[in-house]
Amino acid sequence: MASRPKATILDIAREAGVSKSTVSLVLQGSDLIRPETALKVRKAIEDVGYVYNRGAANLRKAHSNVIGMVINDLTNPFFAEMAVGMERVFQSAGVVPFIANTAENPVRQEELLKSLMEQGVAGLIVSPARGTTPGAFRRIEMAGLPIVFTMRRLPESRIPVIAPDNHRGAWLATAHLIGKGHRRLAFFGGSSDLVVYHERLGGFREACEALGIAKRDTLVVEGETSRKGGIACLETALAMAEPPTAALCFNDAVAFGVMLALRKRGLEPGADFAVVGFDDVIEAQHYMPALTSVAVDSAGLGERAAHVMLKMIQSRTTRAEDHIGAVNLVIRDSCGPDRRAGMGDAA
Amino acid sequence: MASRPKATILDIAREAGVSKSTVSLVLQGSDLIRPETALKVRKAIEDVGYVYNRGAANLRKAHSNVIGMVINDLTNPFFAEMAVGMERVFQSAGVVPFIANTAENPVRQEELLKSLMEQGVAGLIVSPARGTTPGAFRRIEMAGLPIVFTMRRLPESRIPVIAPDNHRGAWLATAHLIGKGHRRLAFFGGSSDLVVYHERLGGFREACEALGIAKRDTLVVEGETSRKGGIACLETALAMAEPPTAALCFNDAVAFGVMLALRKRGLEPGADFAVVGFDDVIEAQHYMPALTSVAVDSAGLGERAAHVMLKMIQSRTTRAEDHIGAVNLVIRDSCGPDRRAGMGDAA
DNA sequence: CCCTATAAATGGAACGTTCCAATAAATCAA
DNA sequence: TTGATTTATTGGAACGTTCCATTTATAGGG
Repeated sequence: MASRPKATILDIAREAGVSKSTVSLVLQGSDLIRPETALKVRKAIEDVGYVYNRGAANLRKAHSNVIGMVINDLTNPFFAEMAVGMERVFQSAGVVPFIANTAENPVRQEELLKSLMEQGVAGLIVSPARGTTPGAFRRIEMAGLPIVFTMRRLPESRIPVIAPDNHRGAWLATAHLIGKGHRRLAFFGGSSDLVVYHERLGGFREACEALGIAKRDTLVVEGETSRKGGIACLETALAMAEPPTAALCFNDAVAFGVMLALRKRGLEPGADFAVVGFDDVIEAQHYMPALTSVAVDSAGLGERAAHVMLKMIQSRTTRAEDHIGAVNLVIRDSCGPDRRAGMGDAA
Repeated sequence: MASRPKATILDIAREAGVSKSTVSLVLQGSDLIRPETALKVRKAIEDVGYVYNRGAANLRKAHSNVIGMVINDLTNPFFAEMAVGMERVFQSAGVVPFIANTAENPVRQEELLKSLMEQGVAGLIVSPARGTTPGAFRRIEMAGLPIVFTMRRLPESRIPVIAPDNHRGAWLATAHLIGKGHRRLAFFGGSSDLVVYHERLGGFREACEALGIAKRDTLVVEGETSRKGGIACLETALAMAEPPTAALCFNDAVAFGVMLALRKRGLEPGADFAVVGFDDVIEAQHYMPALTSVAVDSAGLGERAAHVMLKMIQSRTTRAEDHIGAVNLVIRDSCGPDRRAGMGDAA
């Protein structure tokens, strides 16, 4: 049970009465080896409890079969789903994805990226932590390692990005609210250090402008991208002189918080105040009332990112095109018409 | 931008005008090197864009600084939280945890374990996939690699386990329901191929027996451990001649499903039918009504598992004690008294 | 029986580190 | 001055693979 010296291909060779080269070939499934010999070797491998040493192999072979995925928040089911989508693709390509979680901490992110590189990964898929500095990926680019960003984009960077069409999603959601007769709209949650925030807010603003909502009838409240943040946003909004009657939320978590806060005040989400979420996580459909949300197909984006990465590795390039995923407004029960205005059109 | 040959310590040595040994010592932060020399070397390292090759190093150094965590379902926030707890501990110990997701697939699990071992991890923390065969970890044990299980236990295995006190949790929850006056109780969800299932069901049964509930007044419905499973369980139960008035659910997801299904039938969870969950995921407190659930402190268990692992690595042993984590019944709004029986005691 | 072609197996150098033993330089006690 | 001690640096073997260039065995053609 003690840690006996590990078996190597030399031990196998001795056991099987062949040379180490032969063992190596068997391990690689070469057809240069006579089947009976291969069998003998495989038996020896089993007998000595051999564990392949990929580190030693990579010393000669240049590139490994593992890619690293660095995720900013694993407890957000949205990212977890994306990770699962990627795994599906990588698995069938014989690539092993190792996941690491930065918990939105750029320092931690730096450490993990370093570690992954030292480990000799073949590529990196990263959903950058909030507050990542633009230079954080210079070393990786210098090393010529394939890398793609998912979900989030960095201000000035040539690294390919796989992300949903945030602008359009926000536009659609906002138009939906306006179509329901709402005239005073809010955008809740998120903070301006995220590019995603500007994309979604931009869609919101453009839709308002295009559909005749004056800027002074819109309200933007920054806040944490969590239930707690949503609660805070709603409190702020309802404290205003002329509060909004509907809100587009930065993401579903914020929307859940808003609905919770409404209930706590005796208001019914949907009927008394319309709310739209973003991301369409699984829970959205199970809430009471079910949440209208912008579906971004996180698993699909994960798959896409994985495919792009495989292509990059295969073609030994470090460049790839951005991919902006289609979004889809899923209408449920959280957006009634504006009650105060004389009945808007009921869709 | 093309993949130039990677820089090695020899390149650094040449650049800095020292020997490779000196560079190696600098990399390890040895105090045998004159500070000025170290500075010179560090500059060279920066200049050539050097990336440390841990695979090569491990060839001599025996043990690495990475440990693998193999999780059965990353999209379950419960496991994600546990993973995050572990990460906290490992980070401060300078150990890098790589996470891999089996998605409850034993074959996938086997592949991942193999890969992790080949990568030369220092230890393994595993939450086994459903249907894992007892022999799946023989190779790992043979290799003398430290391994601990979390949350789930395998039928006959000497591998240390870090898990919540499922039996007691179920007992407490059941006693709570009985205390509320319920006399016909159900256990919903889960399947008997999981040891956890037997532990929780066992607690349920013992509490019933100890507190005077006849076996024929209890109902056990197996089912998926998901919302969907919960919905199905409730349908089955309400179709019976004398349906139960309360249920302990295998986990929170099942409980959510049960509440959903109750609503769909026009019944109010808590008032018309009492339901208790298990795990106490974050959403439990945000549901309507807030779910009474057995809190298992997943992050804490994760931390504990990480500590045990560190200890094992440090003391070069492959043995450790099991750790059964305390549980805590969190009473919220999903369990009113039995209405049909003449008012039980109101807690 | 020799020559060539094919199949099967092998030895050895190389990969990028670590670490031991050895060297070189500087300091000190006598 | 000499030898001993300390400080700073270095060469070289070793780690477990891969893969090229060889060798050995087997078969086929004349």
